[in-house]
Amino acid sequence: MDICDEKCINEKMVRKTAKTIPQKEVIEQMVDIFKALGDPTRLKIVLALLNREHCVCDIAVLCNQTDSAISHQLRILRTMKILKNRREGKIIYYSIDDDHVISLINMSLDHVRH
Amino acid sequence: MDICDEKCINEKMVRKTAKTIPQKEVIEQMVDIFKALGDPTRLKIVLALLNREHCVCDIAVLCNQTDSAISHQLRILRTMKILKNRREGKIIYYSIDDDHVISLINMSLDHVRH
DNA sequence: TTAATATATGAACAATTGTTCAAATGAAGA
DNA sequence: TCTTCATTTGAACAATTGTTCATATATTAA
Repeated sequence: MDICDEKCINEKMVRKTAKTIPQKEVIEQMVDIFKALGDPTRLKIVLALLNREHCVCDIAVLCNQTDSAISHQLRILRTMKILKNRREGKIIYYSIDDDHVISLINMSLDHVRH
Repeated sequence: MDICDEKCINEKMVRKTAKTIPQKEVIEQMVDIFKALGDPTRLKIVLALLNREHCVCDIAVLCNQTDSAISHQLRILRTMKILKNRREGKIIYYSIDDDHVISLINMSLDHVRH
């Protein structure tokens, strides 16, 4: 870290705080989770699946979006291991695969509802 | 909601789940929080301020960014009432203004660290 | 095999977003 | 007052992102 003494920087405090900040990879993983839930379509998908598993085209109806748009978002959530899926013939059912995400959502619901 | 019977849609389940999904404004507010934390610079700012308050230019050093870039992000976090600030002469100190956000961050930390 | 249906994929487009740069505040000291 | 310094702001730019559309899989039934 490049600390220039001619500025207003409080070097001691910066060093102390710097030690408490998680490392890059950890921050990136946290960012990825928040990013995944930080889109109205994806959040709505996860909120819907809190109730029960659903097939792609039901999720599309619930989100007022095309099957294709939903499929793209489902892939993102699946890649992040937030959702899992199972096939039953032609139909693929998606459901939540991560309990931490449920806690995050409930906590943010609390926040919004004061 | 426009439900077409000629498709694979399971109308009953869709209706049931639809009732459990929070209303638009609530979803938007939840999205805003997740979006705010879903950026590496902003998350790092909040992580730094978990330790103690800091001035703008200390935060800039901690995040390896220009004062200007940090100031833009601080404004977003302040507008969202995630951060507050206080002035001491020329220097402005920022700190966390929302305990829910702390819980969200700790929960996502738990998640990343299994 | 062929047709029908559910889902997935790739490319293209529009919209949003984060950073940079230059310039503007606002406070303290000379 | 004028200067200095910490922070803020606005515009411009590049990068990222979500949706659309057309097409491709994959499964089932005929």
